[in-house]
Amino acid sequence: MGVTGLLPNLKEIQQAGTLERYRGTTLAIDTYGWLHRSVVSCAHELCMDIPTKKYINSILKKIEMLQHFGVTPYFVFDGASLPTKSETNLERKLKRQQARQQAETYMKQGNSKLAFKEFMKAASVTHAMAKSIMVELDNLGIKYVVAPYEADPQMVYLEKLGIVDGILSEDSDLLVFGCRRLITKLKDDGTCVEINRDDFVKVRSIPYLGSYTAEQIRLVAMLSGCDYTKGVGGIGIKSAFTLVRKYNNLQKITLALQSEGKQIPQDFKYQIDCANLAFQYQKVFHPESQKLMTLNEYPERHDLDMEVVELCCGKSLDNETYIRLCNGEINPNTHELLVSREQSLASLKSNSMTLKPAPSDAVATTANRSRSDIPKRSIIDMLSPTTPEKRPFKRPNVVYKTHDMKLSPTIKKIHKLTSSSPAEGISSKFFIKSTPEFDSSMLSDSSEVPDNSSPLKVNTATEEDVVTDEDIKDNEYYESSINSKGFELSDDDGEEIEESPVKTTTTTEEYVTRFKASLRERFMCDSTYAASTILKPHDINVPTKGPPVKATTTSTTTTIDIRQFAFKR
DNA sequence: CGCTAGTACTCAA
DNA sequence: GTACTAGCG
Repeated sequence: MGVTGLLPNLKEIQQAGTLERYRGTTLAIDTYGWLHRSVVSCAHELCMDIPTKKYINSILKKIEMLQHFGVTPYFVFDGASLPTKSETNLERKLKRQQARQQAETYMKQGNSKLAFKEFMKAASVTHAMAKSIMVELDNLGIKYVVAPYEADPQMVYLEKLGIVDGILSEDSDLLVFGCRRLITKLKDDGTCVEINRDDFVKVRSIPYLGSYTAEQIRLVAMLSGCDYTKGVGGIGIKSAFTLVRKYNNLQKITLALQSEGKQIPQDFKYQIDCANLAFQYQKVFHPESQKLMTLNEYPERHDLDMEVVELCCGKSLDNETYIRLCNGEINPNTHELLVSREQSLASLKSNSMTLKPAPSDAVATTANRSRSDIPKRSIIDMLSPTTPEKRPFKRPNVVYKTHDMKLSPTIKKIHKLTSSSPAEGISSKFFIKSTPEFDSSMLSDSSEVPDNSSPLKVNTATEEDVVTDEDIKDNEYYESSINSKGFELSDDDGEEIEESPVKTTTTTEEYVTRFKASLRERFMCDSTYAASTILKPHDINVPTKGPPVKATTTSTTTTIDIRQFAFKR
């Protein structure tokens, strides 16, 4: 999605060119972006679990192009979905399911044209597909990393470390994350467009763009709508920039908007706080030291509530898990062994034959299966959509409570809880004036390491309307607490959730409590969804005992998940 | 003038 | 998921 309207407004500084310009350099590849586009060519196959190599070939083609220009690609894959984004994911999944049903309806009616259109909407990029690409990358000796969570901060982190010299992606959010050199609109002929952060000063269509701090740009993105916030209705990128320049702090902006009669979402302040955390401190992986890190370091003296941070920026599981995850060995969400889609389907095919009288070619697969720790189940059992899986792997460091599948009444309760204070909204409780020990880095740019080192800051005082020190002093602050325990974390894939009462403490941490309640509400939405359906093909891979897939996609000696049949129905 | 929302397209034998 | 554009305030 990205920040809508940002790229068109940066037209003046978009440098058209070709990949030739990047000869000898290494570029981070937003792999899911490429995959998403290639999905179109095989949407039907993907939806119907039919083997295909079209999406793999389109990636290989792009790799050839990069290598033709002497560019070294560094592929970055998306990892686990952030808990706070489960709401969006839920909506998308529902829409895909609907499209898929619609597609099959059209198929039955013989309307293949409309059916394919729906298949296009229904197809999604799965981790198993990503694994297919990783297998190819292994063969080609091309480096890649699976982000612990989102690819965007991971790519910016690689750029920050100097591991890559730029980022190839269509996502304008990268600029909000702090990307310095964004290469977009790559065509098959190698032409592309570069957006350089250092050129922000030259943008005239957005006055004084160069003098906005990273924090202010985040606020602009959050006001106009980005991946983490829906934004305020009627406020696009232009108005957002103007508002931030004029008022600088959210409280004033909110008041101004409200006086104009603009409707501001009830939980907007939570969205903003969460987005602010996710933009700055999302979990990333250091590929050289093989360690889990954060995009930017936490401020030296901070009182961030780490529970909240874990929800917004991703969890800190044990490093071993992340080593496996970020090297593509396990499914980022379920942590089950990751098998490439095509290998899964090849095995699935031979497995299905075991149901028939003459399973001559299924011996290897059966043998393989017998020494795996997959529970023996009949295919009928596996088709049953109502049995939630018990996953055997352990997840240290996080305490899980038993889950309750019937959550809808509770959701309503939480809904009431979070919307019970309409009047105070954003204006009162959102930002609390800085307490003596509060580290203002949450919302001031003091934590913006990349920006402080930026030459942009030097020559910003030439214009009349720049943000003055006074404005910054007048900035808002976000208060957080370390000790308030409102709830506990649910597990990774959001398929389980615990019940725990939201404690409305009478302490000064009321804000945090509400914040958590809000997050929890979103979390629960997703869990309810997950509990009521198992149509998540990419999340239900059963671990195999076989070695990690290093061969080409043609090798067929691994067990697979027969439950994918369930998805077909 | 800017914003929104609807539509079209993403690949490729 | 993005690009483009007609039509709205």
